[in-house]
Amino acid sequence: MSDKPEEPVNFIRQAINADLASNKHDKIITRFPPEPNGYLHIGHAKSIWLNFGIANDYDGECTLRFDDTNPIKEDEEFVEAIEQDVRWLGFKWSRIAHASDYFPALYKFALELIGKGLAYVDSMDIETMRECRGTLKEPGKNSPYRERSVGENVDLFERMKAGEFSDGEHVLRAKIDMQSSNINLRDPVIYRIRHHSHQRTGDEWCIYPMYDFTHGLSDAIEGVTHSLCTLEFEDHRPLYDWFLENVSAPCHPRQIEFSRLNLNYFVMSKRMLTQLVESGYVDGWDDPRMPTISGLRRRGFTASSVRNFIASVGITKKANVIEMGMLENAVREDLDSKSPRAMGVLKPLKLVIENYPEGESETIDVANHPHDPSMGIRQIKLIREVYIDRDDFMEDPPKKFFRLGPDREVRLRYGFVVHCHEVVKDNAGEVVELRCTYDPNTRNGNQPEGRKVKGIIHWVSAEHCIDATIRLYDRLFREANPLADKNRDFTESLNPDSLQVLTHCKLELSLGSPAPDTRYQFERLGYFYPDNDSDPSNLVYNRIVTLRDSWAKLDQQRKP
RNA sequence: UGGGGUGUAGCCAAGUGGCCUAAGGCACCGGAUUUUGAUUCCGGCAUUCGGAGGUUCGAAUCCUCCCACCCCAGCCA
Repeated sequence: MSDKPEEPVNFIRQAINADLASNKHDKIITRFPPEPNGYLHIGHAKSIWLNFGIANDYDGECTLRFDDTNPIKEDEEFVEAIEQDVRWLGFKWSRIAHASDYFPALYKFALELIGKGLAYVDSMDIETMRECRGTLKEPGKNSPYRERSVGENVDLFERMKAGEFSDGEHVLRAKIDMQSSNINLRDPVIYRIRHHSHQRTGDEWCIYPMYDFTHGLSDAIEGVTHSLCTLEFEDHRPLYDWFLENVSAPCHPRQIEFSRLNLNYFVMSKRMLTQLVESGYVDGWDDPRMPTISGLRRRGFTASSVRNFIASVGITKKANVIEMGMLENAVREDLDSKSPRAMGVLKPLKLVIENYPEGESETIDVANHPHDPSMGIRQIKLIREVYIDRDDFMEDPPKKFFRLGPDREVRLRYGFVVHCHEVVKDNAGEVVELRCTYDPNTRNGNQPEGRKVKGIIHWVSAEHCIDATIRLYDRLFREANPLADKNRDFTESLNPDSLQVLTHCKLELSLGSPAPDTRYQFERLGYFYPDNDSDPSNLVYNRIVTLRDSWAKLDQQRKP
């Protein structure tokens, strides 16, 4: 995985380098620990890139570990999707593990804590416990059950495991400090009763360990050297360390936190993405408008563009919101060199070349890439009737519009210059056809005696083309920060025009049977990729991203 | 004075006391080349590092105070 020759030395790599230099470790082990309760999004890609990338560069190992400690929220569907996404991003795990693999070991650690008088069974109800926790500014109060004897705690805990109690009747808590200014240290719950079968362990357990207890100990069991997580776990670190210090853990991994990835015009919380999917605002987790890995993949993003994007954004502890333009730049940069070019007309407008003989045609050799001859050439046909894009014609063009209009001329890309002398309209006043003449002296790029034709437009032969459906995507949300207004649900700032479906688009023949795993540049329009729904009888292309478009920019500035 | 963090251009981000009158990328603004208004190429874009003091021959980097923003009160992860 070396898209970038030199990896940026972020602060985490600096810490690892120091740990290596001091001989604290001779092998680096990391892990990527998703909870299988949703699909992975581009924020996860940052963590994946970090953890797997480090393991890779340091000749270490990275485990894919499912943090499956809450059977109520988790599902096997997500496990498979996560594995697929990590693989697609181009990373290989050293092994797959599940926190649930460690349930027996974790249970023993809990018993060890109880034995040391460092954990107790609490029998308060949930509300009382909340009241006793105190607030951010006031200390908590000790539970009346806090001083139960070791024997009683062991007995109760074993009976919790044996299923003698119902959900919520008891919990196991670490005995730390109810006065701590760090709320995480106020006797956190480490086991709760949940009579719910687990996707992997079935009904073997009815008590499940909590995240804080499970995570660090799982890291230790796996010999993780550096446990990299996001900023919100920063004040869990004292607890992470406490468990490792108070139990006979095989090693003590170092937790280091970095900031999450945020993209403007998106939401990145699993809860909200789940809501978009479940409420039908989008077409599933892999909807091409979603910031999920599967959505980006379906839309046509390449794995390397996603990796390059993450690399370009960097790893720090600073809260950040990255502009969409960064991601778009990453795909364009990646696709420019690898995408074959082709012509496609999105909104067809018929153009008849009156002085071109009916029944005749010419075949033009066209390079598949302007700068890469190794991509070869193809042949396209030019005849009397062609389709051009409606956007390339204006009846009353503004200054600087280089394209076609009444009594104007333009070059048909790879072909000759045509002059529009008549605009045909239907009864409703809609332009339905353009009557033109062509100049034979302008073939092969010829520009006779100082005649400069600035406009060049794409086209497709009316007889040598295929119909296709094209889906254009725009930002999912109208506002850069859909969560800015706390009084409004984020779904209210959804962009109603985020998906535009165009049918009966006309594509040149070469696009009728797209090469596998190939993104095409439709000249002047953008990069396109066949959608999952596409088949030879019903072609569907997704627009991944437009090309940079300085005309569109000018046009925008002109309008408001 | 609950605790934990973060503050370098519109957005990311290097920088770890002297080569910093602060890299690089995105965005933006020029201009050149171009049968994609694409690509490519050249040039511009922080005398200043949240603010104020201080230490020092010398500070974005050290100290003090202040300010702003983010996270934490699940038997979620």
